[in-house]
Amino acid sequence: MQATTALLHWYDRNFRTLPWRTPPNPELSGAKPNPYHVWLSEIMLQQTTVATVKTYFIKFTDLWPRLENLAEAEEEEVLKAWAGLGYYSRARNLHRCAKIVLRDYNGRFPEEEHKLQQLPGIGPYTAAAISSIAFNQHAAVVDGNVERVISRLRAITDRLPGAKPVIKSHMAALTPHERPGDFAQAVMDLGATVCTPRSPACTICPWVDLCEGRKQGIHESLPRKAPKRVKPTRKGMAFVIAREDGAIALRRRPDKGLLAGMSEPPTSQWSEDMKQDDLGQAPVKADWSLAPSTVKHTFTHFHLELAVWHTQVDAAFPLPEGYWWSVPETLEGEALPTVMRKVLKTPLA
DNA sequence: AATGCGGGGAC
DNA sequence: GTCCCAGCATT
Repeated sequence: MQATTALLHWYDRNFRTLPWRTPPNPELSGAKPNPYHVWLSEIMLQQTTVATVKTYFIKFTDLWPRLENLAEAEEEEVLKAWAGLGYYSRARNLHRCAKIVLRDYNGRFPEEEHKLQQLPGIGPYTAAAISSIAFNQHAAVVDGNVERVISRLRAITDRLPGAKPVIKSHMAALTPHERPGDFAQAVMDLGATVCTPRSPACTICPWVDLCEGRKQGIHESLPRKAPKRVKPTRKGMAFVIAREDGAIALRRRPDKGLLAGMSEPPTSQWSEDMKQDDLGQAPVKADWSLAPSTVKHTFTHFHLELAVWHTQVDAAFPLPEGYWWSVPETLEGEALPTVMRKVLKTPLA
């Protein structure tokens, strides 16, 4: 197929080296992909940019060089290493998945898409990605890049996510039996570097002459998506309890919902009509002072503003059940999400 | 089919 | 500020 061959040639000429990647065309180079690396990178790359993932991927493979090492780690240690990367259910599913592959598959990932998709944290995209990239199986990979590239190439004007099956069938028709993994990565690379959401570089695109969307002059408006809804702003209070030696009182968040299983300094409820000076919301009685600045943070579906209250207590101060002291030397390594690190960095006066 | 779920970079 | 990113799980 003309389009397929042209893109594989483009991929070979423009190959980007990444920590989890093997050189293109494995049959020629002889380099075999590492399924553990492919899986780990694909989980990290879900809704997360390549630049952000790089350092975390290196940290994880340094801490746990093989799937077996990760499977035998404590979940708490995995959450600590994942802290800051976001979408924390990924970290817990990653750990669960490693345990299942070790126990049920003798530490080796299955090669078939449908078996991969049974594993926690692996959905349609990731199953196809692992199957094609790690095992050279003919699987059609559809991520955000593929949706954009293919909807433009074929001038698909139906709205996402409804148009996804059509996009997948076009992608399947284009995917070769020879180098399916390289082709999948080629389309994604094209979307990341040439066929970008805004101002695509059509003049250097290997598919410019085939692009139906460009012929119709509608390529920059594709893919079409449902309109976003506005994010409300919730408010709350964060409570920093500091001991004389600099230790901070932390607790673990619930196992479900936002920032599940992660650590935090105690906070009040977060709501749109929350008063930020109601010290009845504090977890302990103490002499509270208000920090001069507010922490602002945006989650997927709402903005958050936290007033930061702080207090200094002596070494004998009793903490509520489930809380612990984290001294300055251990604080950095705690499973603290970014919003909570902002709270702890807030100047107190 | 909708919704909940982080964080950062580009514009 | 908005948009998007190598999406998944749940309802």
